[in-house]
Amino acid sequence: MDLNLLVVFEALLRERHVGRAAATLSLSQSATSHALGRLRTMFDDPLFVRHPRGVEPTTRARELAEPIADALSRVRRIMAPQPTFEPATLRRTFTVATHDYALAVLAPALMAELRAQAPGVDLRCVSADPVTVVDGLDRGEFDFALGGFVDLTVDRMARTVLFSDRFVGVARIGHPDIRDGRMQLDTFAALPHVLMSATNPPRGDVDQALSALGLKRRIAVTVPTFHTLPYVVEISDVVGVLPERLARRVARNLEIFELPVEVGAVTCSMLVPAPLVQRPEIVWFTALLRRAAAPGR
DNA sequence: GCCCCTCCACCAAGTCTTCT
DNA sequence: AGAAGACTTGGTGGAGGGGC
Repeated sequence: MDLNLLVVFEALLRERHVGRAAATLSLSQSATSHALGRLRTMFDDPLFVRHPRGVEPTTRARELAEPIADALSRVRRIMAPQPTFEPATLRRTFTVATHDYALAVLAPALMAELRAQAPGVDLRCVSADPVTVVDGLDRGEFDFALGGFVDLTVDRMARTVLFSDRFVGVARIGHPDIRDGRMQLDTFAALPHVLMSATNPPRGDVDQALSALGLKRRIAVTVPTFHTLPYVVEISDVVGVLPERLARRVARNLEIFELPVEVGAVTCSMLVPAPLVQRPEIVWFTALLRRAAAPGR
């Protein structure tokens, strides 16, 4: 099938005159007449019959008019150059599956960048359940997800590591067991702890590190988010463990101390469905998040 | 006389086939 | 595999014929 013939059909239908249709197509009258002949063969119908002032479409041509116009419109949309991406004029809402830690670290710098670069962009943050986050991304419920996703290896998702953070201990100001920003290992293990764990049963990297040293701590309180942890710590002698960037942001009424055990770093990644990763708005937002995640922001 | 169709000869570009 | 020639397709302008 020669799609150019549909363009000839469209011109003939519009002009009702082979010569004028030829002129609008920058073809000769002869070439347009040949094209009409091929159209007649293709559709097995005269399509346009002679008339004192040109040609008139047949019933079949009238029936074909709308579907052909629709087909050409679709092709033209496909071939049209993509509009350039302009954050300043972009008006849309990004839905982000995330948790309070990533937001606490990224939100201040991110919001400042958004207000400056893209005032028409809104953020809708929803809770990131590690179990269902990939399904949500697949279904288009979220534009992307922010979080650790340590155990997640899904080929159809593109992962960008935004930042990593070490863990520090937090305790109430004036806690008797902190000296020069440090705490003895046996004291740390003996004190009651508050643990942030979104999983059930709760688990923490600190427990694994203590276990490797033959020690065990008592979890006195478990909280579901990092942000609730300081409220428990500041009114008692229990101690807690937080990522350092979060601790310095939210634990203003707390004392921060070096952990007496080696605990691995926590990383925050951005998860996007792989087919969407080259989209201009995703490329732009990824760069925005990387700047927001830069140390010192 | 105007308009369209058909035929002719020719050209350019792309495709297919054959040969080395 | 690549070169070369044959073939196909779709374009051109010009001429001639038929319908209105």
